[in-house]
Amino acid sequence: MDESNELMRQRKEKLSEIRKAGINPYPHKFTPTHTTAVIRKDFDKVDETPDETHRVTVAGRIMTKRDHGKSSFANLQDSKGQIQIYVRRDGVGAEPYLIYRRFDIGDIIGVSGVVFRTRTGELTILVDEVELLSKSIRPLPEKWHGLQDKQTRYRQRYADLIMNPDVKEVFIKRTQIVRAIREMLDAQNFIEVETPVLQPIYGGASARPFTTYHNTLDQQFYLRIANELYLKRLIVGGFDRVYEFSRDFRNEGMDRDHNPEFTMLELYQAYADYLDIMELTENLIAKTVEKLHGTTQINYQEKTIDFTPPWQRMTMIESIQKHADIDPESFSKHELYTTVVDAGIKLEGDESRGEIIAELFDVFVESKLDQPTIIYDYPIEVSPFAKKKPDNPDFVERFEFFMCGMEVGNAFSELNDPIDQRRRFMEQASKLEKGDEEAFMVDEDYLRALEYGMPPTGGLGIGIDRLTMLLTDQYSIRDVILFPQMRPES
RNA sequence: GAGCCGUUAGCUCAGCAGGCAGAGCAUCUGACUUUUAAUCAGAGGGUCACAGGUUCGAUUCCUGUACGGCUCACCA
Repeated sequence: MDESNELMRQRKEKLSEIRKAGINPYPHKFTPTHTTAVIRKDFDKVDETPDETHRVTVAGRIMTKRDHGKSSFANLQDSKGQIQIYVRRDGVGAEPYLIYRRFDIGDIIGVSGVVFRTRTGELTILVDEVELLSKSIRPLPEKWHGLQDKQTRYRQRYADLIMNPDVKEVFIKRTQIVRAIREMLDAQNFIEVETPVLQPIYGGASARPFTTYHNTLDQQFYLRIANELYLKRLIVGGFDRVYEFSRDFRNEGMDRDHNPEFTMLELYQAYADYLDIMELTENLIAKTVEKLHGTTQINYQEKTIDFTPPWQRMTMIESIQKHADIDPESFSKHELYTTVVDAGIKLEGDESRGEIIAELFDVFVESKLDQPTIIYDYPIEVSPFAKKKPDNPDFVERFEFFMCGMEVGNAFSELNDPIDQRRRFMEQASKLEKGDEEAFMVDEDYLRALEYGMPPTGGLGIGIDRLTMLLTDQYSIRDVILFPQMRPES
């Protein structure tokens, strides 16, 4: 970390020269009057004649420097973009000019001057005052190729953000997506809440948890894999519409669409069922896309995706019939099993019929769902918190939606029958005992809440990272998470 | 967890059928008051990821390790 090379030695020398000249290289405060973006907007019409009424003060990082004897051009980058500055010895004075010439690419400076246009038409600040705001002692990547190395980009996201404006844009869009969803939910009288990250019993999803330990309580805790059960406790408590952007943690592999910590929006709406939630989902996402892009059709990795509601809807069985060209309903359990195994998937052998059907879906269908598609009616065995279909107890009122081959969300008519829920918990508990690391424990307190009575409720979870990938055309989840999980540097 | 690929200057990358380590940008010195990948003249900068092995000699070949990328498996 403390590697020293010639470039850094030179910069540290300049730093002490600057100090010796009586200049504080790290002053406390500076007050810009403009950002580069505002300058571009407000001074769009200026010509080549400097005019005192076009005076601005801006702060930013020196990104390029073109010194020419007694004058110098540089590009200053602030949070909104870049602007060229033109510093002349005659403009700032001989002493300050000499100091300015010692500044490096990467230094953060503040300048005052008037906006004009050079004879090549470039909007430029003719500077008469320069102040060093922060001396940079580590060289930035070069200007032309920038920072490419993915490892460095993810580990040193700060350098990535300095060098690659597109990256910053992605994260601004991520914020806009979250804000758009929040505004829409708020407008529909949903209440945003916060629930525990540290949970004594994990649940609400099938995943291996991270464990941690509370010293004072002398007890093991889990980082939440979902916040589902807490939000439904709040529905019991009389909040009819709640949501939370929940950072969840799952102790599993990492790849293009999995990071150990990720963000999920979960929402619950009392007196709604999964059909209502389907409609809510389509609208929520279509409107978010429209707010971000001005249209509901966007490109993702060369494919055009149309979010305009209503989306295609298929039951899980129908989707398998269509994409796998087999009819699970007419297959015996053994035939289903053989089909999956023949596709090269390892099974334990003790899977239930429903689990095998879900496996068929994963293997044959999921990757083919490019356009937004709602797959509904899931086998009960893979859906321990969803309500059974009134006419078929083997299936539940659950849907997931997919786009570009990725699962983006999951929803159901919430199971509110405490007796049935206890039975489902017991099944999970026995799986856990048999060594299924993704099964979970009985949550007695959650059952107690259901016993008080939970209204019929529809619930929804949306993977915010994946949604952001789609809406910002990013191939990897690492490109929509500022600090993706990495192994420690040696 | 498995397979394939990668790791060379601050950055982006060449190179090496095994024989003194290369370029561009960046940096330093000098010239230059409208340049914008500024230009011109000169200079410095390397544990070739790490550890072993083969060899007279390894950055290059072999083995292992670390980290990363892609694909697959698991998962959302």
